[in-house]
Amino acid sequence: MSGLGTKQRILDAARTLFAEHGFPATSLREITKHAEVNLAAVNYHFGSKDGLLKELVNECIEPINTERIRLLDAAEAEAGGQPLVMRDLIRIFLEPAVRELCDQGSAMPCILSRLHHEPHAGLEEMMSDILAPTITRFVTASHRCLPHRTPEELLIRGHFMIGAMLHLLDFNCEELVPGLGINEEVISGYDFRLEQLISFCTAGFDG
Amino acid sequence: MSGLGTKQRILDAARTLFAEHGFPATSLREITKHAEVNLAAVNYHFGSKDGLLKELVNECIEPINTERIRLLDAAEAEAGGQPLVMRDLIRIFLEPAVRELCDQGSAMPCILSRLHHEPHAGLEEMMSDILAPTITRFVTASHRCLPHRTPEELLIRGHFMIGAMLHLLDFNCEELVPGLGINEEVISGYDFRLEQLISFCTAGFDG
DNA sequence: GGCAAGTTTAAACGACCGTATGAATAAAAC
DNA sequence: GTTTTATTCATACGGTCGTTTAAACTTGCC
Repeated sequence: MSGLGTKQRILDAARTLFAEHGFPATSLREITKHAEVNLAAVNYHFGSKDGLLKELVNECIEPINTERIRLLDAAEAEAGGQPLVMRDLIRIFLEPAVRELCDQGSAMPCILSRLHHEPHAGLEEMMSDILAPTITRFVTASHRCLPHRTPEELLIRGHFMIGAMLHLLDFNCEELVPGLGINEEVISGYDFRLEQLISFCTAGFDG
Repeated sequence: MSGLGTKQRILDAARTLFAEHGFPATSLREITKHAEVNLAAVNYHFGSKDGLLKELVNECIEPINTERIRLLDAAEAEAGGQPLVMRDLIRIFLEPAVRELCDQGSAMPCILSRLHHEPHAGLEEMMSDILAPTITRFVTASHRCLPHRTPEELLIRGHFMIGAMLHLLDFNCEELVPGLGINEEVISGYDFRLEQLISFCTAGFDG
């Protein structure tokens, strides 16, 4: 935990510790100790503890949603006015998130899935600002795929998908129930998880 | 918030405030003030703040899982050795939770969906103790419904279902994205949500 | 009444929190 | 080399936290 700048060391330590103990239960003293920087450095670089969280989250989800929009634009351009295949649309939504989040370790998924359920002044607004365009695009596109579904059905199913995704990302294999003959290596695999999730959601939207 | 005993008033206040601000961000002073009882009453009746949470959670999820097991026993007895219909199995798992949690207001769903992602010493163990038999029974029964699926596929899909359910329970309609023509009354309906969730998961398990 | 067990009360404890300050240090500009 | 700017540092502030204590009060039993 050295060699990098102070700011980055704080972000790294915060990511780890927020994931481990949650945001409110993690003190700046723990973070700065873990990052081997001075306590006051957090307020110097991020203004406040909330500012630190905000930057951490933004740094993570902003590129994911940019990538989603980019893929959606490309797919729709290629389709040339035809509706997309639902499975492709779901993959566009899920893959950037699962890949990005899993690649950089398991810390951010823990944090994000908690933040989706936890109130934080200003942060919900920020996430909503980032996510809203994607959700609108997704619901609109899915409505073209599945015209027999009402917007309410599509939106609520979109939320089921988000819930399943978040649960997947934060899913810890240590909780495994014994006696079922589960192969841990299989169920931990990145590809296995993503493909299962895509299949589950694709079928779920249709059913 | 009076007329009931001190212990119950504390539980009620804690449920409300934990849901609103989260467990770590809620102080015992807020709780006891809201419940109009003395600060020390919490430690007298529950031993500690953690003890209060533990009792609150146990009081909520224990009857849900008892009911799930009861329904599963009844359904399997009625089937007389034949595999259950997947949709029925999913309903057995989801309906007690959705009904119980929605009936007693929206407070507990918020708390529970957070706890599923938040670490708490001893509490995870407690929840695991209560949930493990249900999960084992569910995976076993679903394997008989869908023998072509591997245990890993069934378990990970069971977790998708849990994720979707938790997200549904804690889903706040204020977050609705405008411009999609969503009817808020429809999407807020208890029956609509439950039936959509069951359909989504039933199809998801098959797909 | 008088004792006993259960419950509620006000007050205090030590610990830790997020934040602010001003001096010390390093880096950059001139 | 000196001045200016950016960063790091030790330290302190006011506040809130969960928990404890011991006295006061309530209730039911003899």
